[in-house]
Amino acid sequence: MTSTADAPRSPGRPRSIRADEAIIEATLDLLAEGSTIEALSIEAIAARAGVGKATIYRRWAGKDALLLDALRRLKGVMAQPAGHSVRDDLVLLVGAIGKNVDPRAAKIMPCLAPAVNRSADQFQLYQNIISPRRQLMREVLRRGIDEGVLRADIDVEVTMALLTGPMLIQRVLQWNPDLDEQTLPERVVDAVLEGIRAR
Amino acid sequence: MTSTADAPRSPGRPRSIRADEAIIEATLDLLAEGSTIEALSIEAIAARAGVGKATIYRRWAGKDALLLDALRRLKGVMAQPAGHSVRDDLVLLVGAIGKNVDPRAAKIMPCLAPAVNRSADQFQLYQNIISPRRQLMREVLRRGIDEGVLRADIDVEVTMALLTGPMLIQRVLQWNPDLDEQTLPERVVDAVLEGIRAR
DNA sequence: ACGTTACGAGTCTGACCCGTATCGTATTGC
DNA sequence: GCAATACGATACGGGTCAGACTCGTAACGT
Repeated sequence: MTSTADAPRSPGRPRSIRADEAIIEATLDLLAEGSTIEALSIEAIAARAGVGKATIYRRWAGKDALLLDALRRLKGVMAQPAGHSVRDDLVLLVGAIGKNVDPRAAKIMPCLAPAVNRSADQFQLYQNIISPRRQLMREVLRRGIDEGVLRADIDVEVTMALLTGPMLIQRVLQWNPDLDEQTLPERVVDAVLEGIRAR
Repeated sequence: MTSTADAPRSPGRPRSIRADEAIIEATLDLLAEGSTIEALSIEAIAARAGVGKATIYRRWAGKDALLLDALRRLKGVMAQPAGHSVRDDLVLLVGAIGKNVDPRAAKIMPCLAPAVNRSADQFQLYQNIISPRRQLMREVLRRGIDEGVLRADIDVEVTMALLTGPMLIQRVLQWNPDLDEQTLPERVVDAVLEGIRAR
């Protein structure tokens, strides 16, 4: 359990940290440029990273392991709601869906859709990325209920899907080309807040 | 413009309709079984269809053309709202999202997500499939407005995204594993109808 | 009967890729 | 200096696939 202390200090030349970084970056770059997950080849990654193939195989067992690591780095930083207005916080969170500090994330996400349904590992990875974001939105909704801004009887989980879904299908699937992505977060939040039934 | 009348009646053995059908079916089957679009090979399709490779190349220029044709057949029949209750019609339409007469459609759809963003053709194909469904939902919403069940000032396009998004991310991305897909349509429609703001 | 075209099956060339191994070189601890 | 391990580069055998081609056969019009 004391994994840090022992430091077996292996002899010989140590692994190059630059190579580590270059390999991960090359992987993400190629994905962002439009390569699909399985069209991605170790050889292409090695060439792009300026690295020998052996250097990759020395670190990862195969493409899957490398991808898992590479996507893990992509998580980035989550948006932080200000905590003043529930509406504004929701607009912020909805606007942050599919966005990331790393601009490559938006391009890569659609590629993950098929993988999520095929590999349990990748499904888990996907859930690991989004579940803290869901939690963040959940807390804002709970706060809204506590403050009396939102009704107490709403289904929080369904509400999150309501807020997230439209943004996600627009960003990932370009579901409706006529829908303006820029103003969508605001319009979605307000529509969910008010409902559509006549009263 | 009279494309049906001329009938040049080419000599020789006519193209086998059974082969046409078998090739399309094999393509859809392989996709539904989990093959991704680019992992799909002409050779595999030919083998599965019990057809020579040449028979495929005689009909389509390549994999892309074949795929376009195959996915076109997948459209299937749209759900038909009963027209009595706006709420029930919406529940029906939302429940039909990602469903199809062809059960393979649900498995195939996630694979299209990456393709939609890469090929203009596939994007167009995707839009051709979903835009009539959007139109159907739009008409139900307009009817609701006319009947006074829905407010007249709602944004119809955003409302459609609100209804469609949650169902689509759940079916395609398994966005939230804790969300029950069975009851989701009802819960989504009711949440959108009522809104979540306290009043 | 005969020319024409399609058929399933198979072959062939040229890509591309995986994963391993082997170069000569570089960087570490001892 | 020396063993150990890393590095980039490259070569290798084994595999899959695209497309074009070749068979012998089958189905059509005349």
